Amino acid sequence: MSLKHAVLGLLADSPASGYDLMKLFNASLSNVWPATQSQVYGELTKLTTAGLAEVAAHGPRGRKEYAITDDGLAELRHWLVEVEPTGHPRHDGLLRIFFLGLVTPLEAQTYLLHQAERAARAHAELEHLDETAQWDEDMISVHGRIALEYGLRMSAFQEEWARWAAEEVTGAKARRASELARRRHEPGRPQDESGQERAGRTAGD
Amino acid sequence: MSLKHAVLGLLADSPASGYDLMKLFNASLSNVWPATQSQVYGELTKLTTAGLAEVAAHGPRGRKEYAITDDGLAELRHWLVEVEPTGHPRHDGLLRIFFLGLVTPLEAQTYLLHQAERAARAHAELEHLDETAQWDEDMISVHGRIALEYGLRMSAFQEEWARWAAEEVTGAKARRASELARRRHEPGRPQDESGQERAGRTAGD
DNA sequence: AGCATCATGTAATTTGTTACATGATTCC
DNA sequence: GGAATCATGTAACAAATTACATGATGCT
Repeated sequence: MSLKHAVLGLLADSPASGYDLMKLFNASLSNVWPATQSQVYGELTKLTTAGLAEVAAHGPRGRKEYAITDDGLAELRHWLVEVEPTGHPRHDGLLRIFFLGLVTPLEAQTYLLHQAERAARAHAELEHLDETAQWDEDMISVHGRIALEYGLRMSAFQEEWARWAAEEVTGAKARRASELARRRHEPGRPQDESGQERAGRTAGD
Repeated sequence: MSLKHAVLGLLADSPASGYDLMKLFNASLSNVWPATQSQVYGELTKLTTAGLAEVAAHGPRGRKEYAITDDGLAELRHWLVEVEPTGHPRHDGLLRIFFLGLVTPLEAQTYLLHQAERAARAHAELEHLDETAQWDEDMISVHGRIALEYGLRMSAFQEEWARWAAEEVTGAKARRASELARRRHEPGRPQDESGQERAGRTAGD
């Protein structure tokens, strides 16, 4: 449903051809709303039929430059602040977590640490993007920077969580707790030994 | 592609009918991988044809109880740790951010604070779930708890970010900075010292 | 007898992915 | 003249959503 709004949003910034839009999608929206060429061209036709966009000019090689109409702008503004964003989209990374009991704790840990590194790499890339991009004053730059901050915080949070989860699945946390208890000559909590994962939370913090 | 693995994962935990699976989807996976009834029944047929699941027993009212096969388990384990999770899925909430310049700063701020409250509510609900759910020792409980921790951290982060963004779009941060500068009888720098909102959208409005 | 629940399916539509197909213009 | 780039489309397929359709069984 929102490819429509992505296209309208880009057209609101400035008129563009399908070809231009593809470049914009790849340059600024690829992390947030990827789109393929065939989708974009199809959507432009639909928007035109619906009266939300129009062909404002014809150029060389059959170029059609589209512009947003008043109706299109109204629809976009409506969607922007009045339509509730969809909640949590499908998340196959998190789906895997539910089933991690099917592999060995070591494999699970390896997987999670790998994901932590992935998040760290993503974070570094975003930082690089933040430093190198020209943040000028047009709408998409100003607000794109806010979206980028989301990405930065998100990847940092994901890395932290994945490292925490890696400890959880191996029971490392629980083991550290009982290790500590042993050194102090205090009895470790008996449940912890068998059901480490369960106790992890209680013991650690 | 991962509905398949969601179904296999649930079957790996215990044999179930399509009807049972729907309950499991709604109870434990709804936040992570929602599925509709027609999807589940269709998928079960496909999995059976592919030899990844089988009808292990027939019950009353035409009930077919499915079980995962060895091939299914192998496929699931493979997917679990060897297939890279898809990166960032489409995110219409974030897409909106790019276009927030099309509404007034006040509307943008209202929207963002509304989203912050939504995240806070989601967080509270997850906390409630955490407290009330029985976290027993079966795989899905143990690892479901880890997934829930993701949700808790995620919603906290989203709330913080939305509040931060709400300040950004109104230029409140920049205003506070120049206010501060004025009180100190120092000339207010037109740009904020963090450099985050770069000109344009700063104190002006 | 009647109602809630258990139980399975199909059909129509929308959205997204991948691949194919073609042609015009500019620049060197 | 040839290559890069500009430019637009279609077709086949996969996945997800919504709505419809039907019937069996257990319980009170």
